[in-house]
Amino acid sequence: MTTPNSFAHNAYSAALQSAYAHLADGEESGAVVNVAGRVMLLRTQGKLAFATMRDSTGEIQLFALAALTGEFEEFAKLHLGDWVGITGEVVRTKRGELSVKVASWVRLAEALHNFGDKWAGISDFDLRYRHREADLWANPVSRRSLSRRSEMLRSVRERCWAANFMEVETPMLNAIPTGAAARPFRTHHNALDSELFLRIAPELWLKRLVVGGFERVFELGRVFRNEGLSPRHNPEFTMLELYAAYWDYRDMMSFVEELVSGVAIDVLGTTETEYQGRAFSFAAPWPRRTMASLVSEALGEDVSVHTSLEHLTQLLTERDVEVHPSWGPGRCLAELFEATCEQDLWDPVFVTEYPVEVSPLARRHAEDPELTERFESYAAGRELSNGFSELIDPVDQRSRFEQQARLAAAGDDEAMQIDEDYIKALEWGLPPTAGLGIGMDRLAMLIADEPSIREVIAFPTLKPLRD
RNA sequence: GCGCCGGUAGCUCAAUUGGCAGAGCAUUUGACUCUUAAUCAACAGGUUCCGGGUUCAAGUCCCGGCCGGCGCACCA
Repeated sequence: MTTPNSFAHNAYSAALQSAYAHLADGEESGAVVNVAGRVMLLRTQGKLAFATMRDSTGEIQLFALAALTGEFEEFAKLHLGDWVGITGEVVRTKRGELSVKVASWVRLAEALHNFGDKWAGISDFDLRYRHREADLWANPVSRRSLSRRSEMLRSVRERCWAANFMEVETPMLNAIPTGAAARPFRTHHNALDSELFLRIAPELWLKRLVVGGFERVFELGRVFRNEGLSPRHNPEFTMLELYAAYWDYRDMMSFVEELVSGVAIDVLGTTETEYQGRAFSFAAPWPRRTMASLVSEALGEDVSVHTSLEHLTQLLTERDVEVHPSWGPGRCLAELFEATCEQDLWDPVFVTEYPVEVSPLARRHAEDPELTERFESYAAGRELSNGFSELIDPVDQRSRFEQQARLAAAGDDEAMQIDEDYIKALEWGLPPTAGLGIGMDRLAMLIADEPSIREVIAFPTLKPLRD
């Protein structure tokens, strides 16, 4: 089958629907347009045929008549899913449907597979994820969710640019995977004959750019973590990381709540929405609660990073959390938080004052050296963002890395490695700086009201098919 | 990685206690000059995910494998 290499397209369905909304039933506009799209439905009726055609903006009816339409017999045999280019007059049928009355037409592509039941669509997860192209045609919710993700990314960029942040790119292939606690993917560079890792975070590179004098930078990009899959985890996911010189973590919290609530307004038009059937509000400001106060509230007794290790261990054991011998009070407090509080945080909230033990890159708190100026925001029971006043002291940074190295030696395969280049960068002087990471996929889940991360990733990671 | 659940026509789904594998849509053919998931008629469409086993008889029961969903673990 031969099809043309191009089509002189000049009109979109949504624009026609609004431009000719005034057209009365049975009225003809006199305007001839070239539209193109996919045949979604076809209703033939003897010497008439009606098709519903969809393009990227919406749908419009095609109205073909044996007396007018060229190659009418062939038009009436189009397959659902075929791409067509149409030339014809914009009219409204007697029954009130805005239509393009087909004078001439051409098939632009043939669909050799169908797009599922025309009423039920495609629901099989395997088929939807492995062939998203079919899912997108069959299921309007899939189109809406991925569109919202795109609008979210646009809004995030525009708001970062508006706040004078500069978009930068840093290496994805790293000799040392660092900037977060996670297992990496390994690869190998042939010419250099060296082992490389896909990045688990761009954090250290971005701070080196701040050392270099770029006072506000952000990177919106993919990171890779060799961890399990779940409705909330994909091995590759998109993160916004952002650094601002002269800010501390409080300034960054203000920025985060403004950014996220602003994105909700840009995409949804409101901060008041629903997530999975339950009311959810993006509205700023978000409450700021210290980790110790939340855990104390949940336990009904005052605990903190200064509570004895023995007592914290006992509290964890009572909750069936296995305590690793390398854990100190800080790690225990963080584990208690996860066990007792995390899943109950619904509307966005900042959890602050993380123990230094679980925050190897964060600056010590001005009032308590066992704590850091760090926050994480939680929404719908899961972590949404992570940020802190950055540790700028190269001596302290080295000792933190050494602590991580001890954890690694004790069997923690997600502990960070010592990055000498990064320490040297700090020795050139990092000004007081606050940093932020936000998981874009999880934000997209909230904005699109989707229960699974796979629904907001066009092509989620799946197990390859084998015999 | 572990547990629970699922996989039947291209798609969406039925199939009673283990007893002839079905429907709608799509496809094919025919009818129809204002349809809206058009309607009507007819034809065709199957390795019941794969491989073993039990049985007179397996979509159904048992064992192993593949893929998916959810939960746990890991993590964001």
